[in-house]
Amino acid sequence: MADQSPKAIINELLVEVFNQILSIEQQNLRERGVELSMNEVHVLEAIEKTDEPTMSTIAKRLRVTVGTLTTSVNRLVAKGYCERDGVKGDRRKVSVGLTDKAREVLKVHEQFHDEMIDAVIEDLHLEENHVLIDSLENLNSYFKTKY
Amino acid sequence: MADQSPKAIINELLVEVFNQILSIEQQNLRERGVELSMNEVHVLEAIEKTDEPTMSTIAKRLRVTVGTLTTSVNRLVAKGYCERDGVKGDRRKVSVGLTDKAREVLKVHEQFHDEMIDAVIEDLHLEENHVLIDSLENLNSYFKTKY
DNA sequence: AAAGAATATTTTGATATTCAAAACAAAAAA
DNA sequence: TTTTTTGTTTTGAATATCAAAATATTCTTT
Repeated sequence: MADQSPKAIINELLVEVFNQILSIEQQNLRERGVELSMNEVHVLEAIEKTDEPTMSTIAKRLRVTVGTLTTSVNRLVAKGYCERDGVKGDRRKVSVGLTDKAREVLKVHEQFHDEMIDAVIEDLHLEENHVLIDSLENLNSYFKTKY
Repeated sequence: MADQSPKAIINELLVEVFNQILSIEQQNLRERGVELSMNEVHVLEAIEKTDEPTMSTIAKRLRVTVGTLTTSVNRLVAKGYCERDGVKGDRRKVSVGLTDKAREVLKVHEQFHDEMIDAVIEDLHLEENHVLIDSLENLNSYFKTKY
């Protein structure tokens, strides 16, 4: 490959990493005995991280329609990873919670992320971390403002 | 949220960016009049970037089974984005090529990537790019060696 | 050369993922 | 008390995915 600008290098690396990461995360879960798809794990993560986890708020976080989320949650409930509960004060709303089984899966997945981040910041000097953080924040706020 | 380590911040930003980017790319394509899914675009990209684009080599790059790729290519052929061709010298193999229509879509998508990378680089001094590049390379080689 | 093994692809059958639009239920507004 | 809005589920349809079976072709072995 010919002489490349930093921009072209960054683009290529981003694309490559992106295209790999989902299937690698999936593979990692399999190896650790988790029988869920990455998609299902992402739903669990979203439930965990959403403040008042109703169908609407979770779907918004995941950027899917509520109907899509319904089918995911149906399956996760059937498999014993989620529970539905009415929200008192508004009987239209449905609150979704995690079971202990789900929390264990998330712990396993988090460990993978830990190792991944260690790999990312490997060889970087501590004072350079802020540069990486700034880069990621730029990327993040670019999306936030633009979409 | 409480006091966070650089590691925790990097993790959170990475996750957030990752979870956003696919749906944002999808949205961007829609806005620009492309009626393909991101998945279909990724297949086109893989075809473009694979040296000898037969079903096997493309599937390997995409990390899907060849059967899966068959259905994707069937649809892309039906929609006029791909063409199948025999490989001379080995009649088992099938070469997949892009049509002009596909190349236009890829150009549109590439433009989005360009803007995205510009946004990342924005505010960073040029000499600091190596930090982002090094980080991405670390991540990349972590996956390469580990999987 | 004929038989058997290996390789490349497609087909089949099943499950998961997704959306838009319709149906329902409850709350809020008029 | 109607009407409208909000929150969720259901329905119907397209995509995405895999494993295993079926085909076709090439390579290997005898």
